[in-house]
Amino acid sequence: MSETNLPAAYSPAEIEAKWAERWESDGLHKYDPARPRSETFVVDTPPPTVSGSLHMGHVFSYSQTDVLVRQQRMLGKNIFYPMGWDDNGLPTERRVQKQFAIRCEPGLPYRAGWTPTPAAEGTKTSEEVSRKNFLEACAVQTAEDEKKYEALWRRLGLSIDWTQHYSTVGERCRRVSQLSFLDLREKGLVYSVEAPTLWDTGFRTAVAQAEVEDREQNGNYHDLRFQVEGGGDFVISTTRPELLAACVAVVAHPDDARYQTLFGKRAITPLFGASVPIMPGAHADPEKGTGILMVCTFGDIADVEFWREHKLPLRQVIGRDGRLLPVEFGKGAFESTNAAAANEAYKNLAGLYPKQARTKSAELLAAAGVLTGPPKPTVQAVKFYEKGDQALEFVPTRQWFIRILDAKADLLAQGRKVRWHPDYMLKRYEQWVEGLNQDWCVSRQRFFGVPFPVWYPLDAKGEPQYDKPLLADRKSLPVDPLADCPPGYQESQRGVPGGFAGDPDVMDTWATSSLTPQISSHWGLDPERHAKLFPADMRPQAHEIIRTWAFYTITKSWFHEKSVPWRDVAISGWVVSPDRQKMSKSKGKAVTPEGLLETYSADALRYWAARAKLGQDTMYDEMVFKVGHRLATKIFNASKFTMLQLSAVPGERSLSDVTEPVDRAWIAKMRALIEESGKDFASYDYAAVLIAVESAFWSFCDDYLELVKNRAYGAGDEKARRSAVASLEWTLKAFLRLFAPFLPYITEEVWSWRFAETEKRPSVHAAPWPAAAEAAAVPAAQPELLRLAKEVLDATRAEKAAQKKSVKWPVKSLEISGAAGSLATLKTVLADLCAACSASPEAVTMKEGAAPETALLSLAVALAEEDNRPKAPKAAA
RNA sequence: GGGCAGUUAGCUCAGCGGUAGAGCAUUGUCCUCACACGACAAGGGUCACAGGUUCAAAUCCUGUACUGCCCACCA
Repeated sequence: MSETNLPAAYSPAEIEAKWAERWESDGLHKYDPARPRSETFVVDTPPPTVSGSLHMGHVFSYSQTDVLVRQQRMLGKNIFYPMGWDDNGLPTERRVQKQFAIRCEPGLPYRAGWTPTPAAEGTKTSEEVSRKNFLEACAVQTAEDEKKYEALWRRLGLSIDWTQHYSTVGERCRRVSQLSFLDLREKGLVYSVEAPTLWDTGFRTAVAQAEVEDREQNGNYHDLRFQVEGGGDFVISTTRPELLAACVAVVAHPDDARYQTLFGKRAITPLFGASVPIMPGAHADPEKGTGILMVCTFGDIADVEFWREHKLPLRQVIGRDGRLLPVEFGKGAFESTNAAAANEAYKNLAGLYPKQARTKSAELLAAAGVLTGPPKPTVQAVKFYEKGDQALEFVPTRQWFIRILDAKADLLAQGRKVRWHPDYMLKRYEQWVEGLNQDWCVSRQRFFGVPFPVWYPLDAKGEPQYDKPLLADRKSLPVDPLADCPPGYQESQRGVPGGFAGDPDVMDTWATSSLTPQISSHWGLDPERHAKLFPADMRPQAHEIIRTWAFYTITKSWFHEKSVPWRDVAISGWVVSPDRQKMSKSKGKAVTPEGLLETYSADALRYWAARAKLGQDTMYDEMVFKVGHRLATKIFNASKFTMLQLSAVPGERSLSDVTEPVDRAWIAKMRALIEESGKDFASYDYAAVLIAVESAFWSFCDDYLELVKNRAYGAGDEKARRSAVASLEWTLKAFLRLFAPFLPYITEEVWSWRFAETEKRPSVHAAPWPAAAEAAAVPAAQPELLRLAKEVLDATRAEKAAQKKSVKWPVKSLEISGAAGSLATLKTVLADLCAACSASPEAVTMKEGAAPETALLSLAVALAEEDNRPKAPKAAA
């Protein structure tokens, strides 16, 4: 495009559509596997959860990552920037259930030819389908969502290499996940055990410590009187009377004077008449309740630990569905001094959910006269699965665990080898690792996920022999143990005594997403590629998943490769709505990224995201989009103007043409800006770069352009004009490149007008990041020059504003006093200055004198009485 | 309860040892041959509070108070 034929107005929608397509067809974002590791920058991109739609929180953090990536690309790096979709988790499963009104029933046979159809609005019932059919429905739904996600990312201008994309439920991810499992198994780092586990009764699955959160709940203390065998009694204060039937001991602090005489004796539980030992236990807090408490199987983690340590009997009353199990006193572990009465009492509770059982128990206890007073309300913290709405219970089940507790010290050391941005985020990691109290439970009793590559031989009675698991061959991965046969068996032996059974569980989604660096690198498939891409350079992620994603990724890399997974981790903040709620969690999600892109442009949204530093939560504020849009418009207009000046002066120009002191001073300012920007980017502080570049750009438009305009028009001699034009050209090139990572569309558009050709770089994004050395040849100017000029400009502008005159109103006289040095410097720019403030050189008088404290000059401005300029011909509208 | 951040103009934030800053909002102007999707100007702050270090503190140290987040807290 020639400069005489530039677009009249800035039209972001057109520009963005045009360049998004061009970048794709030119392969601008493609990773080049031929280039060496040292020239490569590898991003371990977060795979967004596929559960419907992306929100402004995603736009925010992914834009920040893209800014860093684009700057690396301009530094000449071979960028590896893949995108993945996390589509194997519970959120996806739930979305599919709702979307098609189906439910997975693993017992059902596969129905060939069945296709999922979207459920009608308000459908209440759900159709039961086989596991395989359910997985097919998941595939259909995720494919559709992922198409939408990709379109949004392209529109936003994320410079992703789409040929590198993956999906966590895809074959390669299943393969890597299973390979990881087998590798850990070989290293002795994974085990299965039947033990009390954090269990979500709503989803009916085990969950890991990392997915648990505390929620405040209202409860009541119930004071129950226990009898002591051989006489005496004491009172226990409990919020969970429904667990009385599961009581296996009572415990007080070893130093608690009140209970010294009871230790070693036995108590009789009310209602159920179980004889339980009274034991000392350090976890009992004398200050809480009555200082003595029940150990139940299981009320909390302390119960589990005490029960395990003292090998107490198991009286499990909570079932996998959360209801109280039908147990019989007088049998097995449920001993009772009065089984008949116990069973009579318990039959009121069997089948109830904990909350109902709590109320019922309180009634029974009151009726039995065991309560010593009315219930006392309290607020307690209760553990919930973060995605669940039922309180977690401890239920003994068989689960797979990864041995992380033994590795705490190593994992702390690994975390410290990574550079965290901002650095204080390391603390969160450390605090999490230090507080770990359970191995990582990786099995989930769900359907849509990566299965374990494991089968169990069945003994003569058809019982699985869990201690002799049959593992898949590494070469056969991925396998589905419910569909595939273990090595050496026939399908006909499935489920029959002497045959085998597949492990029915699937892995925690983090077991897969903790391997994203290995997934991208094709670990186990392509060793050469893996060596080039692992470990990665940068991991961008949000802070609330430090304990999950960052932690598990560091863990897996340590276990598999004794390496950190990446060198830097960039932690983004959240987007908060004006009521200070996290946007992605708030109900009012009416603002969709698509709509905002339509209204404001991708560059405007990216501007908003890039104004926020890493780790810092940011207000959702449409005013900032407007500011971003305004900046892009200004770049469009100032560039158009500048290029018109360039085309008016024929021939090539270089910085050696920059001879005027004011131009040299400007170049020096740009040089400092470039230097600072490089440093800030190196420390991941892109926001500081944007702020500095933006501020310099406005001063370029408002002051420097005004100063050199006349000279660029040809008001002075040819050498002076060349100096102005050469400076403008170089400055514009520098600005476009400095802005390019932030505002990829407008900068690319403007670049294409001229510099794509003159610089032999078809894309600004493939142009080199500005180097301060470029300007090294330009001799240093008087450092105060620009400031002095601005003081004069501002004084005349202020006077004109005060007198309500136009900016071009002529100045009658301009008296300047200041230090001799300042005046000498000012003289070198006087011609430009006079032109910029409409004063004739004769109107200026200078004399040495004192300047005010806050300025370099003292100025007196008088305006002409009349504007006697010739009227400029009005351009047709 | 432990940890980490933050508290600067009406709002959103930058500055992090040397004369209080920006954008938005408010007010008043100006069609100026790139841009009215623009430009100029004005008003607006004892930089949460209290001590300390220093010639000098919004900036460093200590403490306090709020706010937010992360973690812990189930008798």
